[in-house]
Amino acid sequence: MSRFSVTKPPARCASELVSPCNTCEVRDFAACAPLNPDEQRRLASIMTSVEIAPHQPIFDEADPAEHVYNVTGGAVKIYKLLPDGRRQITGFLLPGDFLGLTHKEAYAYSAEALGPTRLCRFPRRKLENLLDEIPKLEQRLLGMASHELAAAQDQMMLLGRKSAKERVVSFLLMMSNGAVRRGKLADPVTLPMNRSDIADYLGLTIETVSRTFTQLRTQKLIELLDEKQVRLLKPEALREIATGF
Amino acid sequence: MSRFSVTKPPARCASELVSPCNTCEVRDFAACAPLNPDEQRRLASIMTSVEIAPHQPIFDEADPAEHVYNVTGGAVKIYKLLPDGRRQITGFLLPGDFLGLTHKEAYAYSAEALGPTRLCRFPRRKLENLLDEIPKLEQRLLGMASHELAAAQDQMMLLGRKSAKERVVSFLLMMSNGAVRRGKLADPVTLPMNRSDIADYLGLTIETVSRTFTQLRTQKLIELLDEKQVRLLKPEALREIATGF
DNA sequence: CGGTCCTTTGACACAGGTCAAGTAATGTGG
DNA sequence: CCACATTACTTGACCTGTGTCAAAGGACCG
Repeated sequence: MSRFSVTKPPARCASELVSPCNTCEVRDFAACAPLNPDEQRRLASIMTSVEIAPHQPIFDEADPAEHVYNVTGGAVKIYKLLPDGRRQITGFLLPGDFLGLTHKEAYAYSAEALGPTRLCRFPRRKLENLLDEIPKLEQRLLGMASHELAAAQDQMMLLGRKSAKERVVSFLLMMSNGAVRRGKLADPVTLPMNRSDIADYLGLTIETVSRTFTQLRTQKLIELLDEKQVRLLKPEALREIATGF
Repeated sequence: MSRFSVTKPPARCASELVSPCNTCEVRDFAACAPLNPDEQRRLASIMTSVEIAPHQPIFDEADPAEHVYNVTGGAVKIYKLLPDGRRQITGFLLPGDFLGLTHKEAYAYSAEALGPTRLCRFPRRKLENLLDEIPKLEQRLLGMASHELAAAQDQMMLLGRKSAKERVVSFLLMMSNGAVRRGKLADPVTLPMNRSDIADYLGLTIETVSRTFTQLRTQKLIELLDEKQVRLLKPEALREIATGF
């Protein structure tokens, strides 16, 4: 049985590859070469829109990497597991982000929908063929990959050298910046994931994440509208904490 | 004054871009399309060979990103700093590896030679022009970037979820695997970096790294031939420790 | 309205950090 | 060739930030 419902032809499958959204930083690079109508058509002809229910897996680490996806709605978490169950979430993906890009035969990580999620799905082989024909696509993917690489290095700094408080604050600012890049408000940050996901993303435990939220609230640095909505009361102070001043 | 000595035309500047070495995993992908003689010539015409003395900086985070480099000899560390001096080394680069790839105006990290090092240097603008003309180059870079991204995710798992012992063992195996990929012996692992660099790579302190080496030696899992040469006595047991069994 | 899941809070433990001292290897000037 | 820095590494004693374990709300739901 299939994990998710498929609609084809795509209703409004606005893949990042077809038309980069100009509010996102990544796209500033990609903007160098938007696709012409014919290229758009060819790309659209191989893609499928996919709807995924909350908490459903999209693929698992070590599954054969047959598709590449582009998030077009909702949110996705990607993570790796150790044999004993320890988990590290390596990224939260929002509309515009890609997943499943690899040059191995298998995926390097597992992916799961956080809430109701919409994806554009590309058969990998067909996409690779198209890459040969439309070099601009490759440019765009390289731009995205190099952007992700920079983000990964920031995350290594966070995981290797920052305190719990610095991690949580960095995370909140990261989510806030992400919202802004997607044309939303910076201030009441919406967290589509639960504490356990935040903990596994920051290399902490749920208890430490919870205690740190409480501590930040007590210090009047943030306000918890509810569990998933955070108001950033002193952005400047928060920025200093996050960067380790 | 220049930080490093330059020789041009390149004596034997065997850039990975020109001819991928077939012993390296990354190249398995890149092997899809080797450059033809004309393409090789054009690429060679923009590259310069550079020699760097031990512990000399190659570039600093936030410097304008004017060049892209390919390590051809020696070893390089790349790292990020927090304002208070905390450091996270995000990678050790060996022959075949790239550094300086970015789509921002500035480098995202600092780079420094570990020992005597040789690099191929490409002016970024010229390389970007060449990318438009030779799509195969872009393919190769994308392959490398996606390989690095997978490695970055492994490192996040290590930094976020592994114990000190697991980190050190993972590191030793990583260095051993790297040696094998470059056609060297798996067993006496050579560590071109000092304890402080290892600590900053693993998100630990020098003391913890040192104690962990001692502990592994006491348990007869490794033997320290000298400070920089480690013999892996029980590869199987070490592999289990690294993967968290 | 009882059950389940998520979050918060408290008490305590411990892995790894900090501080300090000792040792070994290497270089340097006399 | 030897005093003597200097630097890198190791080891010990102690401390602390974060993890562990346990319990108590709350929110949601059948």
